Formats: sequence, structure tokens, C-alpha cells
Amino acid sequence: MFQIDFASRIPIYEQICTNIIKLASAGVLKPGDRIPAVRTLATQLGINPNTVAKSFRELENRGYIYSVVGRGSYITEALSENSAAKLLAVDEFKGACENALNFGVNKEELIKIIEDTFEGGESID
Amino acid sequence: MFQIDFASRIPIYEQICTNIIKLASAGVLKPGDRIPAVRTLATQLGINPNTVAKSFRELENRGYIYSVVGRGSYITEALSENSAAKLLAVDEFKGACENALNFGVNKEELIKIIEDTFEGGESID
Amino acid sequence: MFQIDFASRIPIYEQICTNIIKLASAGVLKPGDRIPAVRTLATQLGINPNTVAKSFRELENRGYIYSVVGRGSYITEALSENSAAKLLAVDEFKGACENALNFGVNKEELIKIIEDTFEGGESID
Amino acid sequence: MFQIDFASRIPIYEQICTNIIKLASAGVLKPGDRIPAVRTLATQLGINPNTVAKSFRELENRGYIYSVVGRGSYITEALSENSAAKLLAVDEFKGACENALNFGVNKEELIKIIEDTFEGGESID
DNA sequence: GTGGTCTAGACCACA
DNA sequence: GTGGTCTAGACCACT
Repeated sequence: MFQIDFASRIPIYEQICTNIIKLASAGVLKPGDRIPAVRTLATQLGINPNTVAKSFRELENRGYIYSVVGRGSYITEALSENSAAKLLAVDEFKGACENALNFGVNKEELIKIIEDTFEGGESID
Repeated sequence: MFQIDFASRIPIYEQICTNIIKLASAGVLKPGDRIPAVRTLATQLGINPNTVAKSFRELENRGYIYSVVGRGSYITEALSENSAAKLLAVDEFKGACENALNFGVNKEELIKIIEDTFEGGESID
Repeated sequence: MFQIDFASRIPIYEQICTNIIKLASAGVLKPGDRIPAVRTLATQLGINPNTVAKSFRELENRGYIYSVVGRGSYITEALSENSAAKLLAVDEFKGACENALNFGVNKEELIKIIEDTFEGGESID
Repeated sequence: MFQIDFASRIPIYEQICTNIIKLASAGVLKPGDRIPAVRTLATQLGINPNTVAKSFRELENRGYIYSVVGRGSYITEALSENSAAKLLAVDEFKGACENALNFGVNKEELIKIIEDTFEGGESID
């Protein structure tokens, strides 16, 4: 299904969340689809079931999946092909934003970049 | 000089790093400038000197300051007001911006994120 | 695993770094291998866990190991038996050798230095 | 006379020692020459006289200079043009030697390099 | 006085 | 159990 980067500092449970979102962005997982059982996925990835369970709990909290006892976990409408990619893009944008702030780029500069981007982008269509 | 947010999940030593980078990016600290002594800053911020020392070590590893025993710590050229790091941050921001545009995030959403970021981050005062 | 020379002027944390590098260069530790936990090693060596943690952080900065919370620390590819670092060390040695020759240091003197170095350093046992 | 690198981690007093040895290697300072007074040199270099005094003490301990109260410090025969360069070369060689040891280069390899170097080098003459 | 090293504790998130 | 962060002390070499 996907791989865990054990060398990464990003918690495994978070990598699982991101990967499921990515699979949804790619259209591999669609709303209503059943995702693998906790134990199955844990075995596949070679990690502790508790860790997988934690990521499912996290995804459920965010409203991206819902779990039914005894049946499994399912993708919700909130994690459709387009919304998933959008979520990742927004996350990346947030990170870049904070980074820019730290290096003293001022707000106006950033807003100008946004406006340039949107102007250029919209005229292409 | 700046304030530490003890309620934040971001480690104190990292907050110190970020704040020094911000001060340099804002032009308050210039290359060659001496930054306050470990113990002095620790007292000012109301934290343990070891924590301050840790952030100085971190900044030194990143090449932003250099420390000399018996003399103090100094800002390097790498941390000038218009450093390469700043340009990189702007570039990354541009990329994230385009990506967000491609995935249909609208302009207002992005501007809101910027405003949230700058609100939370601007504790330099 | 190895011994710390408490009488040495070389910081303990640096001795740990060096010893791990030596073990890896000797092929005892291979890329992917897990190194002992901070607390375990600290107990074995009879030192404070913080000191061990510091050396692990240092090794991680140099790219020789990577640490993951909850899992442990692992040797990276950069620290393989025939790593680039080793080749670099050999190159540096060659340069120093030629330089010594140019300044009239005689062969016996150099060989004596080598023997002194290897005598002091070979506490891997 | 020479410059101090304040950004370097090498203690200033040691930089002074090395620089005086270098000047002797270059033939600028010859045995019997008087080296500048502690206070003069301190002012020139922009450092504390205590630091200069310490390096002079160090050089005197190594037998490279001798100081006469009220008259100044003088280069000894031990620091002649050739011997000085040799000392530096030996120091560099020692460092390279330790480094090679750390990366698991074995003694025989190093000795082979030395022999190759001396073979190649002596036939050039 | 400066930063660097080390110890002996504590609490946290993650697995 | 793992590593990461933080505090409160101490001693050291260097300026």
C-alpha cells in the first residue's frame, strides 16, 4: 500500500495519516472505500498495531474516516480526490508561510506573491 | 529582547533560535553583532542557561552564529538581513503558492493563513 | 562495547562518537544496525544518559546515525565500512604525508607517530 | 604581523603560537629576533594582554622563545626556518593519523602510504 | 565574565 | 521502552 520511512523524524502514526490522505488524493482510495484492518496494515508495514490504531483515531478525529466496530474503517466524503490534495497543499503552504515569517519576509511581500501567482495562473486557463 | 511562549508546544530552545533569526532578518541584529551571553539571556527569559546554550549550539550548527569561549557569540554573514536563506524561503513560498493554486485553494483562504501565521508569530515586540 | 577514558581531556561525548565511528569502520556496526539505547549505554559506560544523548545528537548532525523517538538509533549508510569518510581520511593522510616529506621529516619519525596513535586509540577491544 | 580568526574555535592563545611558528617557518622571524612586546601585540591584535602573555608562556615552555624580564622575548635556535615548518607538518600529520584511525584505516595501510610517498618523493630529488 | 562539559534529576510524546 | 526537552546544580578552559 505504501512505505514508512523509519529514518524520518516524522512520527510513524503521522506518516500513516499523510499516506492515506495521499492515496485519496491520487484517487486510489475513494469515499466509501474500506481501508485495511489495523492488524493487517501493521503487519504489512512492520510496525506496532497500536501505532496504526493511533493514526486511525487521528484520521477519525479529523473526520476523514469513520470506523465501525467489527466491520472496519471507511473513507468519508471529506476525503474525496480533490479535497485530499487540497489539504496537503494547504499544509505545505502553511509551512512555507511560517518559514518566510521567520526569515523576516513581510506580510505585504507574501500577499503580493499570492496575487502575482493567482493573476498569472488565472489568465492561463 | 523577545518573549518565550511557555504554553507553546514548540521547544523553548527552538523558539530562541527562531527569535534570533527573526531579529537578524529584521535587521536588528547584524552580522558581527554580539548576542547576549548565555546566562544573561537565560535570566532575561526566565529559563535555564542550558536551554539557551542548546539553542546557541543549534544556531552554530546551522552556521548562523559562532561562539567563542571567553568572548561570546556572534552573528555570522549567513544571517544578514538579505541572506540566501531568506531568498530560499521566498522561493519555497512561491512554489507552495502555485501548488495551492493548482489544487483550487482560493486566494482568500491563503491570505487568511498568512494573517494567522503573522498574528501568532509576531511576538518580537 | 567500548571503554571511556575518564582521565582524557577529550570530552566523554566525543569519545563516544569516535568509538561508534570506529566500530562502524571496523565493520562491527553496519548500516541499518541499531545502536544501544541512550540509557543502556549510559549504564554500561557508567555515565549520565544526557552525555550519551549528546553524542547521539552529534552523530546525527554529522549524518552517521539517525534517532527515532520510541524506536532507537540506527547507523546510516554514511557510516559503512568503506564509506566516503574513510576515503577522505586516507586522502588527507596522504597529503599530510607528502607535506611532512617535503619538510624533511624522516620516515621513522612518521612511523613512530602512527604507532603512538594506534597504541593510544585502540581501546576498542 | 598576523591576524586572529575570532570565529575559529581554536583558542586565541594557540592561534598566536601557531602564527609565530609560521612566521619562523617563512623566515620572517629568525633565531635571536625579538618578538613584539606583550602589550604591543595585544593592542595590534585587539585582544587582552593576558591572552598574549599566555601564548608567550606556552612558546617558552616548548622552548621556542625565551623571555628576559625588562627586555622582551626572543626566538630560540629551536625555532629556525626549517624546524618550524617541520613542527607544523608533524602536527598536521598527527591529526590526519588520528582521523584515519577513527575511520578504521589500519596501521599497515598507513605505513604503506608512507612508504609509497617516500619512495616516490626520494626518486624525484 | 565567557561558552563548553557533565551530572542528576524530571516530564513528555511516541512505539 | 525509546529519544527529546528542560531544570538546577557543578567544574573547566579561555578572555
